[in-house]
Amino acid sequence: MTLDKNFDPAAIEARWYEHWETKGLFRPERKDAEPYTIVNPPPNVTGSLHIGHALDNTLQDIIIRHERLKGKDALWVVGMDHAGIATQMVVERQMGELQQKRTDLTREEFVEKVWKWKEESGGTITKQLRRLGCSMDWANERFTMDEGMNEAVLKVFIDLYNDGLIYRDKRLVNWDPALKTAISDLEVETTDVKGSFWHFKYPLADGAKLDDGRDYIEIATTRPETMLADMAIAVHPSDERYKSVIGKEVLQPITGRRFKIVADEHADPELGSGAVKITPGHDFNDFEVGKRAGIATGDMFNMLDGEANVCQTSDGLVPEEYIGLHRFKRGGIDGARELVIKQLKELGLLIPHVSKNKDGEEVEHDAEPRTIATPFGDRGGVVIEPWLTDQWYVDAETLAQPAIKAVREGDIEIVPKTWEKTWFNWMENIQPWCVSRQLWWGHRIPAWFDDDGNIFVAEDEAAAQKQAGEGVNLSRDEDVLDTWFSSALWPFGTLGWPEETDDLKRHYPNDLLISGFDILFFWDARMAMQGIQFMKDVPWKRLYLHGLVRAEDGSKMSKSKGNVVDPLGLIDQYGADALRFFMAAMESQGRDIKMDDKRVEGYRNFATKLWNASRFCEVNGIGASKTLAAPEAALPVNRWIISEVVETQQALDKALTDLRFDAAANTIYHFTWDRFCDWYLELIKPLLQGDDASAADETRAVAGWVLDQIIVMLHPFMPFITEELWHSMAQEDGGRNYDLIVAKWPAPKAEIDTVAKSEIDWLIKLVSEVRSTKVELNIAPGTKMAAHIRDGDSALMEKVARHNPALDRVGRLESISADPAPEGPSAQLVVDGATYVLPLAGAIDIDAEKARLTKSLEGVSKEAKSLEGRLGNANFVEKAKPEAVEKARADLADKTAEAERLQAALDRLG
RNA sequence: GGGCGUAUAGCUCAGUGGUAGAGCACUUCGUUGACAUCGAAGGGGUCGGGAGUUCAACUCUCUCUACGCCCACCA
Repeated sequence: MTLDKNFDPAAIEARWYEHWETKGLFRPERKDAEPYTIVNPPPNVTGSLHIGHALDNTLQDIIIRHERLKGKDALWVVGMDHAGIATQMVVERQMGELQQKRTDLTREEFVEKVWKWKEESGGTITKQLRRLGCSMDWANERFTMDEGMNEAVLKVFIDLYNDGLIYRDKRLVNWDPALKTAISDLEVETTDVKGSFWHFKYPLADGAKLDDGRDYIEIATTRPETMLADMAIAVHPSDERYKSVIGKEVLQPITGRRFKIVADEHADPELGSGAVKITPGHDFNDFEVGKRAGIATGDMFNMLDGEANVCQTSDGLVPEEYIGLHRFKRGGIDGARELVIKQLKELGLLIPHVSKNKDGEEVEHDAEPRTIATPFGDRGGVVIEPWLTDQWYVDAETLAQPAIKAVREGDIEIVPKTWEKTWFNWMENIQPWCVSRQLWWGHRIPAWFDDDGNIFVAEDEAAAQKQAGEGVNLSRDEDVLDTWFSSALWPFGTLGWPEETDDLKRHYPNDLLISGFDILFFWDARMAMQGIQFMKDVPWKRLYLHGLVRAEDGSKMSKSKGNVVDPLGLIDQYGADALRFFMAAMESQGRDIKMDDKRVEGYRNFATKLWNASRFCEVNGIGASKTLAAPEAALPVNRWIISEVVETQQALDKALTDLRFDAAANTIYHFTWDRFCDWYLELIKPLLQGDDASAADETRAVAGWVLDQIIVMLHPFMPFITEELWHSMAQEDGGRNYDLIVAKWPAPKAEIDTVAKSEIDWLIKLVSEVRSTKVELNIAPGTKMAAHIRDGDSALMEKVARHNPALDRVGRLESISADPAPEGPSAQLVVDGATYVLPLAGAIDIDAEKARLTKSLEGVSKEAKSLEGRLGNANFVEKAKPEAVEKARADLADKTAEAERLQAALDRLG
């Protein structure tokens, strides 16, 4: 015996992973095989494995191992993302600890430092993915900033620019004042925050008055500080209160700037006073209103610098005391907001908010409390400032059209289908994508400017110079591209594009993309847009979106809440196979997964169960299968289990094709435990130890074959234990000549044997019935009994004879005969149209037996009655499907007969 | 404001137009050499409320309620 009593995952996992990787088995040479391709969402180089990665990568590994076992040329592309902002932040933080800052270095020095960090500390996650058992093509590991990807990014940028799909534009962007870079709409997270709504008076200029006689106009704002850059007041064109002052001017109380009251639909008469201050340089709506009011973008005032400190506007009207103040209170120091409020209050221009306190007294406050949806940067964590700058934009609207069409026409199948609407909804309302970032780590934008601001986009400086002409002074754009710009090229950039490589031809489009729905817009949508634009074909034929792994209580895992579950801890505790199986079993389409350690433990137990079943086989001379096809078998129990394998394999293949990971996992789980371990291995025990050598030989051959099929079918889910068993089960035969990871998926070449199936079903039913009877009559389970059959035909008696040893050993029925039972107490079982009378040696608890039979009878009668009722309904017989009527009739006949037998048994008890 | 999802056994979740399943938890019994990380036998659900379609609804339609998510917006 070579297998230990208990399965210890830690003892084998690292060994097998290294074996697979060093032998190159993650991507065996299969030039003539049909390709199958998926690309891994490149994890951040700064990242470490979290539970979401564990889910995402387990699902991908299941698919790729399944396809590899089916003989495909299965390629799972892997690599890392340079993660511009995240990585730069990590390195800057490290420098900060040494009292250094990025700007102490030149750009080149800093970038070099980041590369050095990457070499030394980056890529933790690649080792962790190995612990999970992921069979990626590490031999060709990529990086979004490696040479090939750089080339792809360069070409994409230049081509899009030349096609007018990338352009430079001055407009408001989401500016992160902490990181001092622009970010895209997707990187902004809007959160409700408790804030204030201030009401102020803006005096009307030139002695103008409202119809009601007031010489000021009331405005309300949540951002008082931006009034230093106000350029208009907007009122609704149909608002009677203000019609007479449209076109008149107001005097901004702090800057003294004069500007007009304009009519614009944006102003909501219901909100505040109905008049709104317009600050085109610091608010997205105001920007649009300003443009409509005829203010040129270049003339819009900008009163904040890159860190959101107040700076002078181009008209020089911001008072000196404001310059350098932060936009709002920070670190206990008042900002521009607080100063504005203070000054206006002193000027008597603040309109207090009046509310009643709990005693019903009126109380004045500076402002009205209000919940404000506030934009935050997803990395920097500070409030985003809309800021007027020059940035590079991708014309996403144009690129989105073919991506919409691809899904609409089925070139891309989204699974689950409900996500299609989200895809369309986003794509159809897509905004220009801001792709420039004011960082140093990333793909530097290949654009050069001359002294007049003319732009030259080219592959290098020499080419740009050529465009600009000899002697023209050029300077390169300082900005880098959004990280997602490069990862959008992953499905073809990693395959050699822009070169026309064999890999590219063979593996594009990819067959499937698996990703969390949280990166649907960030990554998936952009891959679709870029893929179709540059490859003239979709990046993948199917897109599978899975949910989030949540904490046990259903909340989102987050470091701040401290409820993060570490997948590596679970691997240490239960083994990678158990964690993987958990992920698969819990992954039903369209639902998040709640973490449940008990369930992971359950799958560890499943692994142990399989391990022990293999030990049983080993000690009984059952070894590796000699054939791929099912062995020839004459015994019903063997023919039955072969049929069960065929059905299991069909169900498993279907589930995997349908991307129903839960169904796939459950299929193999229940076959292994319920069918193979609980019944088959029990039923064959007497055969293995019996006198009939040929029966024993046949059974050993079949059992070995079935165990092999289980090991192969389970391998995508539990790669480590199965590889271990694959080899250890063959030791007696001198070992396997190939590894399980590249073995062949089951091909039983066997029909489903309905005769054997019904025979074993009967056997299982009879044994189960005997067992439950004993429990209910308080008979010790081990007690051997004799059975006398009533109403049994010769076919039944032959069946009984065939299964005598199993009935004896598993059912504890030492004899079964057609002879009438002797007088005296007995238990009676009704199974499949025959009654089995079991004489009892001692006194029988007649009442218990009556109760048992009565309960059975009631159940059967109830079903029969319901069927009768249905069949008695003329509408049912006429309108229902004939099969349904037929089935109801057959069921009724069965139930009626069973009820009669049970009644007869009861009658015999007196 | 728009969109999506979820409500089934104590818990976490599958599921099908024809009288409901799994894992865990629970109860009782059990060490006959694969396995106590186990085996056997059980208990437990009017499938969120209401209406409709149908011979038949947990399953389809509508509606209500509760919870969750996404997008947009609220000066």
